Amino acid sequence: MTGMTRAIPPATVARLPAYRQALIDADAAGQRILPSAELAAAVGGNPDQVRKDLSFLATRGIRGVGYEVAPLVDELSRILGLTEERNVVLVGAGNLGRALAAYDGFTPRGFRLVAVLDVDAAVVGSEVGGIVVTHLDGLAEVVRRLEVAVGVVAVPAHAAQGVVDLLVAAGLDAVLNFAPVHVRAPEHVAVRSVDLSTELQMLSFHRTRGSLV
Amino acid sequence: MTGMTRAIPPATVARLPAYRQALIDADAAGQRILPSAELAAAVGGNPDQVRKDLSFLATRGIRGVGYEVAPLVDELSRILGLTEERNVVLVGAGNLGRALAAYDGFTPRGFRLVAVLDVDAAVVGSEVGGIVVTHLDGLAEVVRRLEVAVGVVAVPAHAAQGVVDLLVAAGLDAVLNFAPVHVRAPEHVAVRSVDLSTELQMLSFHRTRGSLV
DNA sequence: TTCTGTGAACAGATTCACAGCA
DNA sequence: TGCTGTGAATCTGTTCACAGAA
Repeated sequence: MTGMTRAIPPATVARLPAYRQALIDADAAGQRILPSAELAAAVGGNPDQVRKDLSFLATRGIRGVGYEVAPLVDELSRILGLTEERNVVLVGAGNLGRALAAYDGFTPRGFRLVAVLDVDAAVVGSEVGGIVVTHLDGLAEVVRRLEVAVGVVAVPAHAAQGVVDLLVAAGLDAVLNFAPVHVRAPEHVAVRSVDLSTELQMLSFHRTRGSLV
Repeated sequence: MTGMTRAIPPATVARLPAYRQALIDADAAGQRILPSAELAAAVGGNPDQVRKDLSFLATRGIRGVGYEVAPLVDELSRILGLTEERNVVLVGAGNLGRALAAYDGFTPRGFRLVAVLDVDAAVVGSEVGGIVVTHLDGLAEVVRRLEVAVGVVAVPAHAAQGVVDLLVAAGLDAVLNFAPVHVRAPEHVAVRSVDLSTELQMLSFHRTRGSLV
């Protein structure tokens, strides 16, 4: 029963993972039905927005009651491509890369780190997060053999574009970039960047507001 | 010469760190003047948007030529509160916390990690990134003594809200949260969240687009 | 009665188009 | 002539308001 869904706006997509997690938490707490107000409270939004967002999905709520948790989680999982594990390859085994590999923030929700690559002979061969670091030269082969879906870039800024180019050449169409530079990629490749420094600077801006010397 | 600046829209603020970095890079490459088209290329935006964004600042470009790099970097630094070092405290010395401490993504641009705290007796006393981990109990004192400006939360999801409450109680008004949950804070406190899992799920969504089974 | 679903109103962000200065 | 600066137009996202099902 896959109802017709309108195209989902980006702003809504960005909130779907949070809804899904909140619903999973509610389910674990024994809640089988959740009204939009409670879902909103869990993710820090407002009920109007939750209902508008969910109106883009096929699953309908029950008027006067709320949303059935289980089917909604199912649909969100399907939409977000989490019905089966997705393999992730990490390039860069420096401080940040090793951290990401050790951090189990990938694992819990459908993503599995299957390879870590680097160019530095000093780290190739070492183990990190239970995975032996291999040389970047083997990227294309690794991506093909392990059916990798997402590439994570944790190399210095000056090396990031080159790595993205390699990932794209290897056939990947989803890249998560932690290097603090803008990286270019073809139209069909989805790139998201996470930059700690930018986040800190936005927080820092908050303090100066209204008191620009 | 602090010209009057209109209130800067959030969407613009989010791009200012990237402009600043691109300008610093250009300066290092010997560029003293940069037209909006080049700045746009560097950050992956378009020239119209760059000009609109910069129109909220006091620094004006030179028609027919471009923007003078040095004064623009200065103004951006001032607006983003980067004219002096800002001290950062990190709570959580698990995998992610240790990673963030070791990673020198803080340091390069005006932020200095000055303390790492945790509640786990197993890690308190150990050293990470050149800093000895102390017990969370000492938070308020550390924040006061070291004049901390920003708190970074790298604890498990279930502990995140409690830590944020402690940071707020200690007087901080800027929090960067890496735990994959929404955290509440009073109006005057700026909170930004970075969630790896959400980023991966948004990338994963990209693949399913158009082919919702 | 309660809470969903959604058009309508509103607000914010981006893009366009062009006037104006170096 | 080239590029900035900025209103106007457009597009996107959020909030409002209320009709309608359980």
